[in-house]
Amino acid sequence: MTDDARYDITAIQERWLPVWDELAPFRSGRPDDPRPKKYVLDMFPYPSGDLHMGHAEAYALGDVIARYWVQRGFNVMHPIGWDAFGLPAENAAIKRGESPALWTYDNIAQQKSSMRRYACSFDWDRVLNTCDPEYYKWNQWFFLQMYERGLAYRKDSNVNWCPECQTVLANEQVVAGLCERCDTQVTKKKLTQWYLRITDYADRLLDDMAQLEGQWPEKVLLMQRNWIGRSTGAEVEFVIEGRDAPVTVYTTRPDTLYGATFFVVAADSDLAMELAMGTPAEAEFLAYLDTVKQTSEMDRLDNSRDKTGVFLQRYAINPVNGERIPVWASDYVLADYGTGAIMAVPAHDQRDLDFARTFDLPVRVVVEAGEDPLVSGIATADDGPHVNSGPLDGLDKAAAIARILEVLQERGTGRPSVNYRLRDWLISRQRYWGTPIPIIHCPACGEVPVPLDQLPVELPPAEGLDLKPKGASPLGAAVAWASVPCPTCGGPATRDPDTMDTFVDSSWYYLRYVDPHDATTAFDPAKVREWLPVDQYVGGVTHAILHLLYSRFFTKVLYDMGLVDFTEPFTRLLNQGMVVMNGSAMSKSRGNLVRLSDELSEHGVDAVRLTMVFAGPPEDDVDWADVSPAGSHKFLARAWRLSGDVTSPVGVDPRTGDHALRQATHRALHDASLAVETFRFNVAVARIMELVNVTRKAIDSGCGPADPAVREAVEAIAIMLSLSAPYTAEDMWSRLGHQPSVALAGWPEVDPALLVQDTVTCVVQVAGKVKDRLDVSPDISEDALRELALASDAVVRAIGDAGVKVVIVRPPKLVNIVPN
RNA sequence: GCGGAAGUGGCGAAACUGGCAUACGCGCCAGGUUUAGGUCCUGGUGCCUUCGGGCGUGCGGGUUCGAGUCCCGCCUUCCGCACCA
Repeated sequence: MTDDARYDITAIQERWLPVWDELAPFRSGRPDDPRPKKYVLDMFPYPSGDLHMGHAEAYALGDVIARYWVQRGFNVMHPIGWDAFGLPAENAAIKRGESPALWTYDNIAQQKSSMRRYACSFDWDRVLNTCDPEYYKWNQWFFLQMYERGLAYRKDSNVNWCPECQTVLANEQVVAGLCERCDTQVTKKKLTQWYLRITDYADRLLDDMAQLEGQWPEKVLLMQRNWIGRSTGAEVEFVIEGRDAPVTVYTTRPDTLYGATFFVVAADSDLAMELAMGTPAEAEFLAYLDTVKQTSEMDRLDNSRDKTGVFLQRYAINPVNGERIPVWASDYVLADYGTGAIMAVPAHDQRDLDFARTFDLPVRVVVEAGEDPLVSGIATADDGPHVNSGPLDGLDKAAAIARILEVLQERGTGRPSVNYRLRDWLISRQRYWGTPIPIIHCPACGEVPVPLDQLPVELPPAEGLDLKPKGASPLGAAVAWASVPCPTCGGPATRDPDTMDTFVDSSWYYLRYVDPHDATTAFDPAKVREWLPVDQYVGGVTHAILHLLYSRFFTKVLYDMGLVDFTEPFTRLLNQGMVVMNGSAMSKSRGNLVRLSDELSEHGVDAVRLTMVFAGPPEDDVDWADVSPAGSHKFLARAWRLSGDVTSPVGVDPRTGDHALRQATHRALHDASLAVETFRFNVAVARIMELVNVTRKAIDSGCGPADPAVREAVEAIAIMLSLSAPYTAEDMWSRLGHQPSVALAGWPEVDPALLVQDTVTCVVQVAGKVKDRLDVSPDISEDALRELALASDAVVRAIGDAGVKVVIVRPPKLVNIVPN
């Protein structure tokens, strides 16, 4: 073998990288670019070290999409940046004693150079880092805009606290009672914290999902719907004996009001404390509250554990029948859902029934639906005629709900109501490496926003600060930084010491890419109109709720501010799976870590990329143990070798070439286009492989290497391969006599005439079993096909002397003969 | 417990509106060319078979001329939520 005929991927990589740097084929900022625009976005990475296998998969997939649309003639904006604030930087910094900034920027530099080598089609003129003051200045600006609109506020509440990270967490960041980041058991802490009023947008976050239907994975929409958790019901007011104001409860079953036999308030609520104080139950309650507070989130979430509670020695009055029912405090009622108090209807709510059985409280059936709950121990939630319910007797659920709401509203003791599971977004964090909250606390004036012309409030240098987590933000200890005159009265005041949740940074970064270095504004609305919303977003399903919900919320706020003219930021979403090894997530401790850099040097960039793309559907996990980068390399070498066999000149007219090969080429182009557009990238690769096989045969034992159809086929292969194997494709393109870059060659136009098959294989079945195959013209008539099929020897033999009952004819592909 | 998705060769996986099940690849087997080779090329590869054929898409039913695909009931796996009144 001559040197020229050897596929040396390392040399090929060396050859083309500098050429691409020079050419910058994916620059999207030219103002006079006439191509239609498209915005393809990959979720930006957290710079925790070098790129890993997961990045390699995600960016390989995103790149196929971005490069495809470039080939189809679009001006594609495909930017990248870094989600650069966050705890790992800080923890690493504490461990090594260097500054979080240094650690972060080092990692960014490393990832950036890896991405260049990995041949990601990013527009390198648009890079942003969220930890740059020129970026986080606008986090602060947005925060103040929201503050002005009442969407950012501070409140005292029982919040999620991660003892390991030593900071509070948003609800979304607690997974099954554990910290999303470090898997530590989360505890509760009473703290004053900053919130964004995402609950104001709950309905729009739900309703606008109609725009995303069919464009986003159904799974993500479902998860968001469940997370928001809208429920409709009623508020009902109960008078409490010895208390002036009535207490409101929320219920989804106001029709069961006559079945309320007791009343429960959340043990950790202010109301419980108030109701217990001064009663004979006070001591017992305080002791109970103590044990409740010590129960971890984990144990609390175990709903099989026994119900606990304390009778507060007080009574509530049922507003519809005047009945006196006992008031209990328990931890099975949540303080921060609804009103923190419920009417208990044990016959028709399992939790209430469990409680009633534990404490021997009465159970009254008010809906006839199967067995008596008191006997069976199973509450009946089904529909049925109401009983023991005064005016509701005989009505079904829907009618009873309507009727009782009328009654309650007439008396002014109740009304329809909607509740959400979604809570406001807690955004303050007691850590250093984040965006400082731009508020100044003044003993005289209270909360004072930092004046806009003083933004950004920059982080003080980490040097000299003790970053070790100790429950309060390290920024508070930066006295020189924190002590400022009050912007309003000039008196001594202090900066808010907390920093923002990093999900604030990622809630709007996709807007910043239109001009990441704009010093005058977060983003230019005119440029945003040109590029946004994002046409195609690509990222992991881990962000199904967190990042995607927050971004949707931000977009709606910006819409209300008149800064954007769309209400959903991401038109289409693709969730890629994970890369695992032998069935489980890769990790050093499991000993199944595969290093991306090892794979790249062993198999080459293209083989790794192709393996990711070919492994299966993009949303499925790739098990590295099941796939074959060596096989991909072998295939690429086969494809590459074709480019050395072509002997016809550049620009030769393919129309005089071999017809069958041309048909194969155009069929492959057609199928691959369709597959890419529907995210079936693995199928697209399979079609290219088929064409490579067919072309090989044509050269060796068919029309021969000089046939113009061979050049057409190999050029098509190079262009199709450029989506997932850019180095190999570029080298093929060059060997075919073209100038770089193949990335801009343009997707060959498919000739529909070449998609029409000359003959079709018609399957002839007898009683549904295939007995014969006929080569027929694709436009054969039904009658002719029937005759042909019935004349078939195999068919005659199969039917024997049974005789024919029915003949189903579906020209041109199928005949089914049903014998008697 | 509630909600959702998925079960196809030894393996990763294909199959548009119901119409040739297993494309493409990995692995394996055989042969060939080189031979230092893990290179390259060709062919084979669902199961059973008395070589006629029979059986095959988790299991059991159903609809249909025809079901991987549609309907009903199970089983298994994965994911999400988890005392949300």
